[in-house]
Amino acid sequence: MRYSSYFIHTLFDVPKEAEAPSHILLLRGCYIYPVAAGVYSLLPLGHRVAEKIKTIIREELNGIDGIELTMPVLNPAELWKKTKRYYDIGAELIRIKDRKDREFVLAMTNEETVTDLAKHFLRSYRDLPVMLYHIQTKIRDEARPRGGLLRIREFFMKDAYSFHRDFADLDAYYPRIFNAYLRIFARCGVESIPIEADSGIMGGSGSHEFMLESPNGEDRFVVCTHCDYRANTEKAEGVKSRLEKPAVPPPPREKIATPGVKTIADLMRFFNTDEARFLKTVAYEADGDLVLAVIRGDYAVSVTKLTNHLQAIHVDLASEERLAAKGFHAGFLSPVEAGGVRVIVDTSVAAGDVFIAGANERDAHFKNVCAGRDFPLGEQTDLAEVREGDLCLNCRQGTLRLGRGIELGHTFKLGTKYTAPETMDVTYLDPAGEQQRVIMGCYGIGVERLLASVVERWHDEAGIIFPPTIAPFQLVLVAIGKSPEVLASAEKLYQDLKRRYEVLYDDRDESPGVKFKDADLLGFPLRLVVSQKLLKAGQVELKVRQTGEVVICPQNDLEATLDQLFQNLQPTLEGLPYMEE
RNA sequence: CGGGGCGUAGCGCAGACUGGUUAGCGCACCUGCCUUGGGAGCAGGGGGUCGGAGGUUCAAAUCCUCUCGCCCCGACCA
Repeated sequence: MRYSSYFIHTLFDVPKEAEAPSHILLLRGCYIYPVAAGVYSLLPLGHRVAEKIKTIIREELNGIDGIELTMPVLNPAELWKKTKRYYDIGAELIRIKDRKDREFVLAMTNEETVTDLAKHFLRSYRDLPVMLYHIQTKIRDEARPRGGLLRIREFFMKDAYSFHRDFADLDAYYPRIFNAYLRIFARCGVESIPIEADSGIMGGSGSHEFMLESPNGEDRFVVCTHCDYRANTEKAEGVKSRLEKPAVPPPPREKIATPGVKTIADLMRFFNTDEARFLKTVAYEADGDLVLAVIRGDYAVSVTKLTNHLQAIHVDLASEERLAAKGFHAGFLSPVEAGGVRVIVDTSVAAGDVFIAGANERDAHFKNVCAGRDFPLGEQTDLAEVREGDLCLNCRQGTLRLGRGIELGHTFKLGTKYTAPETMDVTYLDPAGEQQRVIMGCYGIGVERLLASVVERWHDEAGIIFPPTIAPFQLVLVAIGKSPEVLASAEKLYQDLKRRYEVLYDDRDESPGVKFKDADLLGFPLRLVVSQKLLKAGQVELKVRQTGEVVICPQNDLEATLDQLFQNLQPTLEGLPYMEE
């Protein structure tokens, strides 16, 4: 490809809307162009990278017996009503009507359409297992798109679905997709950290997110400093410290006037003691019902954990009006005399622990509230957000380190969420002629997010540093000067090289500085330079973008040198945290 | 959804507080000359409904009201 006739218009200045490095560099490099909030065109360069990522995904999935198909974005609402997702998902799901007033949705994923296929075609145990996947546009009306390609509203997602005779078969298949994911990300040049993920209300035995650790990530996870425990903070659990037990039973609880003292910080000042001495009570509305979550003051309630425990769909902080209607007062809530409201207590609170807690009346708290005595510990579970430095529950030796990351992919043992009788009811006949339920798994990767993640991981002040596996061109050829010899030589090199490599020939009438800056910005793995001076010596120059290494080599050795340099840049697939197959 | 910020040429910005020639600068773009190892130089040139609507005024990029768009932060701890 010749630069002069291709579609590249790099920007010198940083567009002011961009903050994340990948956002800035992809805009400056003419990889993407914004169309609306969270909606982008992939320009020719970006398109090439995305296609390469898709190719890697296809190769790996085909390698584990995945079968590609294409399912539509436009889905009849009927299908989504069957699985209840039509009702359970909020505004993120775009609902539209056709000219005949029939309801449709724009698919965010394709469980409905693929399970419908399974129901229709998979009748016999002989048809199972099977894994179907596609790389298709997904539409999600995100509340807040951000970071360029990091969170967008329309994107390509590879979504894969596997169907199995039973859980054992799903369990047997799962490591294969897990390992394929590790290879996909590694081949794209990024280190992915597989972590245990929250599997939501359907429970199930397994879900993993593959994270790229990055300051621009939106997800938080913990890794143990000692063992291989790694988990999303939505799921992670640390060992909780215990309060010292009082030597003698505490005196009866005592009401203290605490006008305007509402937050734990206020209370700490008022009572001059540390936060673990307080009981924090938070009121939620779970699918319409009021519940109180009770936790020690030095921990925070995880809404995800609470939601899962309640098996609820929507859990939100209770409104002031809702509280007032029940006679509660925000800031003075308490499980003591909670008037029959459902109370869930975190495991940070143990029987006999003594706290300062709300009095369930305005401007008052209780001292000497004793867990188990002044309020029951009946419904108790882990509700706490994990904290940096908590002892690892898995090995009890290491501590948990908090990390921030970008979710590159998600694998999920779905079980029967979509095949159960109350949803799409998918069964097959086993060898004995008995009806058996089909068991599912689903697995997703966002293509654009992966692209942006690679740039987040691989860039410097000068620009992007693409791994050769997904670079839009492997090699950029730069001719310096306009002498006929140089141009003729560059032209010949271009003709030769493009037979073996993807070469961008920068044939523009620009100064060397401009060409070098653009080459660096755009991130081609190797830069090949021809100049008068080099030609006289029968040499060419190669520069490795990633290392800055410069190799002057005789023209005769060019191909061998190129092969060697590319070899060095190949990502390794050794030593990844593979799951035993 | 809540909070903050920003909308003036493709990109980055000035002009606005204190209304008043023909709305300006850098980069990019076009033409010519010149130059070629890290965003060169000279000369000439094209490009703007000042986000939109309404209002105040003799006069609005500038003041007022409404609205649309984009970006960032937050989305819970009583």
